[in-house]
Amino acid sequence: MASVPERLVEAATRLFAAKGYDRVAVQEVVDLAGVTKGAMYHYFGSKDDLLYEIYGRLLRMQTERLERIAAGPAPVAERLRAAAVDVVVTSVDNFDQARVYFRSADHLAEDKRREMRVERRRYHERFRALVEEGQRTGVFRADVPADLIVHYFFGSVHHLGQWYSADGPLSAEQVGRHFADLLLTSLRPVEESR
Amino acid sequence: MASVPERLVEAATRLFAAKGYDRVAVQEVVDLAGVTKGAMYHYFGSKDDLLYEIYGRLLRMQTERLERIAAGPAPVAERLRAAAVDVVVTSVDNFDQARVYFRSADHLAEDKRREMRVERRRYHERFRALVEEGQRTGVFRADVPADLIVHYFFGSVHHLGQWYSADGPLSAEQVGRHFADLLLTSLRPVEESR
Amino acid sequence: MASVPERLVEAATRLFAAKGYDRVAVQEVVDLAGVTKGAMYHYFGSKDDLLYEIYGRLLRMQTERLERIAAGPAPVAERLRAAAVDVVVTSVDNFDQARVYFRSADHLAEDKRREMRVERRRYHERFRALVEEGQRTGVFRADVPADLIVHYFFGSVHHLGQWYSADGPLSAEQVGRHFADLLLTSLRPVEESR
Amino acid sequence: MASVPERLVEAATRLFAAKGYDRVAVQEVVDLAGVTKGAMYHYFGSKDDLLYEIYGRLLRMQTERLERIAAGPAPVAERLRAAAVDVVVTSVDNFDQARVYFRSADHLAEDKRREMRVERRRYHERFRALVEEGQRTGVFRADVPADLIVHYFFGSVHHLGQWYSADGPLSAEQVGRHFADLLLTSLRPVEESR
DNA sequence: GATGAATGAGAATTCATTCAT
DNA sequence: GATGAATGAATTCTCATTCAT
Repeated sequence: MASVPERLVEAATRLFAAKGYDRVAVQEVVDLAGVTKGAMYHYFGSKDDLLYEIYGRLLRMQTERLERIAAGPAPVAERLRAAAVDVVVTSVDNFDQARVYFRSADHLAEDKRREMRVERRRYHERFRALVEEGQRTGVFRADVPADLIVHYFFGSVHHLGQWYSADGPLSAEQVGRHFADLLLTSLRPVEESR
Repeated sequence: MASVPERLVEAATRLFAAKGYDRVAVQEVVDLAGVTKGAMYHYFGSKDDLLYEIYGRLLRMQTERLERIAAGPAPVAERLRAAAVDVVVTSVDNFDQARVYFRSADHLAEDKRREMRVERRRYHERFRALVEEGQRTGVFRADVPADLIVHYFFGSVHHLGQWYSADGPLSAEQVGRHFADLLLTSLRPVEESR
Repeated sequence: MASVPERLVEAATRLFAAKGYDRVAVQEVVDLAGVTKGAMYHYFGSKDDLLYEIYGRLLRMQTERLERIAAGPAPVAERLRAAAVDVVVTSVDNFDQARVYFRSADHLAEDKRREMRVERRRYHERFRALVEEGQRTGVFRADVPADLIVHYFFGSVHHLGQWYSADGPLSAEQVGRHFADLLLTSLRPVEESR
Repeated sequence: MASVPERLVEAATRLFAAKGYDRVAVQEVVDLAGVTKGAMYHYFGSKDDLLYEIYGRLLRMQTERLERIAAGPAPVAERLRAAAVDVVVTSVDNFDQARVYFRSADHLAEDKRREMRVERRRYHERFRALVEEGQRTGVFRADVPADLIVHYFFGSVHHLGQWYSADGPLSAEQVGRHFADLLLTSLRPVEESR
């Protein structure tokens, strides 16, 4: 069986995803993990820490992948497409983590929240840089602010948690491709579309 | 001064928007509204009812507007654009209500939740019908499922609550136009884009 | 029956005096008072507040009495004697309160502790002023610092909580007279004692 | 570096003196001592045992010294004076130990508490015997019960923990002399003071 | 209509102690 | 000798809701 902290994070992920951080009692988490409350507080300073852990894992993973993709040699449109597909696929592949991430953004206590915001901003900015690169080089339309485009797209990604189901008709890959396609299409330069 | 129930809804809206339903105590709501707990329970059966009220108001309003727009005489692309702009603008104009709506989706107790889901689905389906009409008539590309397109777009709208600020550089109208533009552009038929 | 907050303060006084603040559970207090925990937190913000209440009552009462005595017309030695007797008698008459006061000095949370220290210091200084008046006027010996004398005497008073019993051979009045006598005697000018 | 049990007693002394027995977690003690909890429970049966150890050391030391002083050849007044100075000086020289002793009197569990009370009583009685000897031989006034005098004086000594500071204007020796002086003066026979 | 005292179930967290290694 | 993971009971405090007035 997995280690105690691992089991705790898994249990917490499942429960937080399903009911939301505030609706989950520590007791439920430890029951599902099959340990006692004392054990949990041995490894995690607080309920908050569990959230932080879940939170951080996915964000770090996606940030790393984004950086690798963004730094690649392909044309910017291809890199943006790959990044868009990737964030959808990894969010769906780690669906519980992602749902916790998407909905419990502001349940962290002040200091950890600040820390997370910094990490999230880095992610946002890396993504925006891709958009801006395309705008600068004339590959993407420049009449829409890059920031707004990033928010626009990540809104769609975050919303996945509210409707996507693995039992539905679409695979993660398919959703990722559609999303990327919609994004890339909407960025096509205006004159080209005459 | 406004009526007691009105003041209560206003106070609840502000607080739920700022801290999330679960983080707001009934005591805080009545304090902000300047009434007592007894008064609140005189008008509302439960804390839940306050959420339901806030929730329902915005949804009903937006549904009505969507139906009026969708039933109009303009070409489908123009109706979709107008609907997209409208949902952004009304969400920003009623920002606290919208934020409550966006984030507290599943905090309602079972029966009211079901009822709300029905209303939301009607909204979703009305919007989807517009997309499908465009796809059927060849105005929009048909290689992306209409359902997915609606989720894609409403993800962006819901996300507004997490980044938009009236103090920022963009007005509600501007954001609405950009969002609508991105949506419409991404729906342009594939062959047209050669 | 007394009011709920009154009953709570009484119960808390008895228990804190007997076992010390840290050894008393809120549950014990409310059980003894015959109310529920909720009721207690309706009237008192915290367990701390109960302590603060007990604390403050005695201190305020003794401060008032000291000020009245000190401001009287009698010769300073008589006023000091009266003050000394009074603090012993009122401490014994309110023995549980006094014991809480004597032993739980530093169990208050920071801000209330500071406030209490200010009040206690005022008491101390008023008492010291009496000693200094006697020293200045040659009634008391001046070769011992007044501050030290006050600490010396109040040490004895505080210690009452550790040994005095109403069932013992001495009444409060008798102890008060003896204490005052020891104090006054020890303050007699040095030359007089040749 | 000192031995593990020694380090533990030192750490506990410092912490118990500063915050009171009940406010110190075993974890804090072992952290400060730089050992683990297991190590502590290897040497001490319980948290209580640490207190007992601290407690006992000072008490035994002061009892021994008192007995040596009391058994000396000097006149009783001089022996009492020496004893009074000594208890002040040794209390200040071992200030943390003394503060633990003064304030944590009744935090020991039942059996150890009883044992300690016996030792403390022996100390008290030895001191009282000195007073009584002086009263019998006419050196001290006899109109105040010897027991009360001992309580009176040890109240002052115990109170040291609440106000004395090595950074203040008075050395331990000076305080000891003043205290002894006040005590001896207050014991001067009544007729002598005419 | 409206009050606010009171309830009671449950929340997160702490902590001395044990025990397999 | 020593570790540190794990326990489990207890603790303070919160809060939506009820109800006599």
